[in-house]
Amino acid sequence: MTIRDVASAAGVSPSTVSRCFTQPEIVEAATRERVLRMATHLDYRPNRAARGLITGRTGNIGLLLPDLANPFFPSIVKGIQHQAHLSEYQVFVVDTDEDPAVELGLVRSLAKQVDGMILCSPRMRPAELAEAATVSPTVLLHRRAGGLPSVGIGNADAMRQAIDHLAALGHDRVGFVSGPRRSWSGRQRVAGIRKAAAAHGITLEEIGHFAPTFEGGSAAAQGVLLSGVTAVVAYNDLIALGLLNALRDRGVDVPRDLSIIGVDDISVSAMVRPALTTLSVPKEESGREAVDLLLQVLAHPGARNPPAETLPCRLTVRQTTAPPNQRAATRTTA
Amino acid sequence: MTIRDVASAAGVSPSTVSRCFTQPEIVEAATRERVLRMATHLDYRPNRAARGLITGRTGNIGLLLPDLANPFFPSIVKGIQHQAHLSEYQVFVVDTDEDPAVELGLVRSLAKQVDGMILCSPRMRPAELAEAATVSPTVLLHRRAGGLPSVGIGNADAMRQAIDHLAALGHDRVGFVSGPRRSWSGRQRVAGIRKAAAAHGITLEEIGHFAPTFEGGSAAAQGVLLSGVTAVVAYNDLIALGLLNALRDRGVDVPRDLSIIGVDDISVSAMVRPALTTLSVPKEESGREAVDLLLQVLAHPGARNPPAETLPCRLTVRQTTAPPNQRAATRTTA
DNA sequence: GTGAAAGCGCTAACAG
DNA sequence: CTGTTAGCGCTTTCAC
Repeated sequence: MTIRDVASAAGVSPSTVSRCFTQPEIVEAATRERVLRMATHLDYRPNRAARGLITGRTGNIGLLLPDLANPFFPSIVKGIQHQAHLSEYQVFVVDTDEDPAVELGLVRSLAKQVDGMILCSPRMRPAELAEAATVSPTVLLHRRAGGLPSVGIGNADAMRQAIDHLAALGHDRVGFVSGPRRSWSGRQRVAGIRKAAAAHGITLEEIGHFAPTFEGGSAAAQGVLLSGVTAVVAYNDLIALGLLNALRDRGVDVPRDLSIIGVDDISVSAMVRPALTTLSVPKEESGREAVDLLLQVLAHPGARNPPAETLPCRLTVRQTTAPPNQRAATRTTA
Repeated sequence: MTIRDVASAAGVSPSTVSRCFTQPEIVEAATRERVLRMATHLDYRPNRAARGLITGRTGNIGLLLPDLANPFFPSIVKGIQHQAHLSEYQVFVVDTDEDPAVELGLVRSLAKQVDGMILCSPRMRPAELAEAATVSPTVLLHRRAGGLPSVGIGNADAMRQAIDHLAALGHDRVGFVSGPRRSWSGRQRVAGIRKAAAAHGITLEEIGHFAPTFEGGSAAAQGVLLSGVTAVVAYNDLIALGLLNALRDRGVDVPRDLSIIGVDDISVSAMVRPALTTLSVPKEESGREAVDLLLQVLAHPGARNPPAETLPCRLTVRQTTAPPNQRAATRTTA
């Protein structure tokens, strides 16, 4: 079923059929209607590859993300897909398995097949990011770098909210459990929490680097216990959850003996008991925004000052935060 | 950067360059090496759309699934992607949001852009499935229907394992909490558990139909309590988890007062306490198998007896199953 | 407002 | 083994 079949069936030239789909307004109403009716009747659908060959646009966008197994990312995928479909875009999803080394290669191999890419929490170095942007129009999601268009979240403000909450509860020794070294968000969060802690006169302990997974969180338990803090903020919910579990297995009561705050507000966080106090980051929304931004970039290539949006996070207080337990030390040794 | 650029740079014809990529063995070693070196040097990459226009193959496969927010599906996506990338295939992921009405439309709109599709847990009716298979080579994942190639899991056997386990523990009144009415797996599981229960002389209570989500599980709590069973098997882990939580909020102790078994073994199930006893279904593996099967179908179109694989499930006993509590009724009323 | 012709980048006969 | 030719399905000048 090609455009020529429709053309001859409708008694017009292929060009006219083409115009009916790409610039309907310039073709006479009667003709257009006849053609479109015929097209529907024959169940004709333009071949996007053929169209792309001449227009240079594929109608696809690429999405690179570190790990679909972290429930944070599927939410983003849903937002991105929803918004992309509204504009008739299809999305290629690529999971990099948290391996920075393969990111650029995947971008390159995808470049020809997409009109643009959304790089979600990329672990690449800035220079690689710049190169990626060279290969295909790029929007950064949850990262900012080198003037590339981006949509991010208010990491520093999120940390401030966390510290404000803990300070109000009376904590004065707080830990931060770091995620991957290469994570840009992680660096933002550390910087933000340092500043917020200082503002409150709170002592901040930075605890290791851990994989941004449940297992990573379990591995952090030891360090958290040794640090002597009464509360911790974790790089993300998965780490917070792993920590929560490992602590419980060692007989530590959360939140009585230790308060925990995560980041992301993945669905699991509300499913466990005690339910995790966390910083809710807009997931589907940031995905949608990223698509809008990308389409905008595609529509106005080479525009100056590509926008860098920042979406706010919001503290969701659940059950893992409480005032510090003054007698905790006594109890543990007793 | 087209094939002609490479051709003239290497002093050969475009066809030769083409052959170097598609059938390297038929071109003389020296020539081939020179061409490939030139191609690398110029960073030439074949345009897949152009190639597809003539070969009729896109190098893409489509993946339709009901809900990325259920952690079960991201695991499958990972398996599928991994395997697809090994054969240089890219994958379009489409989330249908558990809406059977849109499935066929999405298949149609994707058909032209892919070489084949994997329909994962589709909710369509058999006739629609048959139509989908008409539009594009199709492999069913976690469903079987009308002789289409498929990879599924041993649902009935899984239910048998669950019932064996509960029977061994001493339960004789067991509930099954159903998922979506349209779910084929759900029907398989009901049939399987009926048979298994009968074989053990166990009374089976079938409890409602619920959304295959955490909320769906919460909604099931009331019915489970009223049914008077001492153990339930849920359609999936998400329902089991929602149920677990809702019960705890009502003061029901799991597993003392009620045993719960889920299906899927999503990662969350091991993160909660009590950790969920569940039937582990091979997720990444079934994804990989589906890709293999699809590629096989693409390689031998029209082959007879398309294979219908069945992968086994395995009971993972964790903390939500225990012998029935004889004094439960007394306690509740006391 | 519509048609004819050219060509996007590539592969597949067919010669040589 | 390699080059020449034709054309995949579509959009887009350029005439009419």
